[in-house]
Amino acid sequence: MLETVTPMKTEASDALSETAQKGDAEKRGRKASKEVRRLQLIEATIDSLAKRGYAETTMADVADGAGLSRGIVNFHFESKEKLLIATLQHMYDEYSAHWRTALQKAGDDPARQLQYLVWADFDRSICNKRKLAAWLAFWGEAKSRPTYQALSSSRDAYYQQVFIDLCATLKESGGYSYEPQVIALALSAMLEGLWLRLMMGTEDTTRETALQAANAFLAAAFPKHYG
Amino acid sequence: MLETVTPMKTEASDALSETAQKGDAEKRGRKASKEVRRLQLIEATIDSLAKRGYAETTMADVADGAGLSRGIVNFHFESKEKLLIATLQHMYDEYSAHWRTALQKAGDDPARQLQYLVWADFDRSICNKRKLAAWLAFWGEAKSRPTYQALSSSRDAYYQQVFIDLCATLKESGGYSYEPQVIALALSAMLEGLWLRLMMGTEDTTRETALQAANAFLAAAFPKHYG
DNA sequence: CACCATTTGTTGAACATTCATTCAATATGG
DNA sequence: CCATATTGAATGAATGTTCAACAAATGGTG
Repeated sequence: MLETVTPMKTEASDALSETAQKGDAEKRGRKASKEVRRLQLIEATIDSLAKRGYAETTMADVADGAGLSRGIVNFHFESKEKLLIATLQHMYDEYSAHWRTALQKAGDDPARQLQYLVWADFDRSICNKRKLAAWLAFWGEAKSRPTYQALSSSRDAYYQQVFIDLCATLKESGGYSYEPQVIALALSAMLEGLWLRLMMGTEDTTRETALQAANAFLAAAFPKHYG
Repeated sequence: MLETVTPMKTEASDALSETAQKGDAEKRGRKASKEVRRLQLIEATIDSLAKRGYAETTMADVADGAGLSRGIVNFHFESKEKLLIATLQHMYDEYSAHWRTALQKAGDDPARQLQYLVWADFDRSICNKRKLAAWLAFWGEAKSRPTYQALSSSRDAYYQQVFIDLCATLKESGGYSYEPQVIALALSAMLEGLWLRLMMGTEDTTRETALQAANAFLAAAFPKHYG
């Protein structure tokens, strides 16, 4: 049921596998390329955000999580704020690339494209406890931090426009009566709301039930296409 | 279009109007009843959460916002954590009372009850920038703080059950084909997702457009009742 | 009513802790 | 040997909490 839309792996998990991890204490102090270290620290930041939340995430915790020393983060990122921005940017890029790939794989049929976009949202590589928790941590701080705002809603204006265009196309071919913008807003809001439930760890919501709910919406809104 | 379902006012805003505010510097040092002070400090906490976010909310900022001295919060709440829990509890109680009142005012017709619940979610007294921002601030920390978890999803298990029951009733009378739990999850997730959009301050989403989207969902899912 | 004692509320400075940042010393790889 | 990466202790700023002193209300008593 939950087919993987794209086999994308996070580059960082690859990077981690060739560098120091908790077990390899003897590798501490080894030099690694700048990009590898940065990814390693970004992954450790996501870990910390997921485990402790935004407010409790400290530089020391990130460094410990990466198995490196205290001063290292400032060397690679200058400041805590820049580390967090880089982390957010990393997650944004990953999400962005993921749905674009999914859209491409769907081919030319608009109904299929919309279905693939919905599936992409619940793909394991994107939609897992660790990353959802990190997203939520950023969302909580986004409104009061101008720097975060542009990046913090993973679904940006362009993504929204794609949804609107797809809804408009389906409306024509199916003879539905609603405004494309309105139904697109309802749909994308529901996807975010389902994410929110998954993040909060409410018992009654799992990736499977969330996907069911999303499909129920599609069937209700576009009965000719998903009936 | 946006009719006020309930004329409820926050007790705290009443309380504030009879106690010291920024202008009345001469009233500083005056004693006030315990309950009034607590509400005053809780309101100042919501202000701070909305303005600065969770991580940047400090005891000093709360005290300044209330026009009182630094040590006062510990006197009334013992610790910062207890102040935040009391604030969350206050918001939870307010939300809870609000939707229950709305449900009561709807009368016996299930379609009307569901419509009133949806309206209640976008009522100004609940759904305004200040309070939404405070909710989001708590959500961001909820997963990593067990104490927050029970209170942080304003829509609790009972609320969800009411939705499911209403969907089940509508299904029978309208001859729809989906599972009530699934469509109820889709609906409540969409409401939360719309809140999220409003919180984030995305330009294309206002209280009016959010309500339109919610109504579009109702019309799509229950055409016999809201067509 | 006036007076004083007691309780209760409030203040702001002092304290202890946590944490981001800096940097001189050291290690590593080329 | 040089450039670069890494370490970890030192530093200073921010902040939650404590508390002794003070002020205001309360209530009892003559």
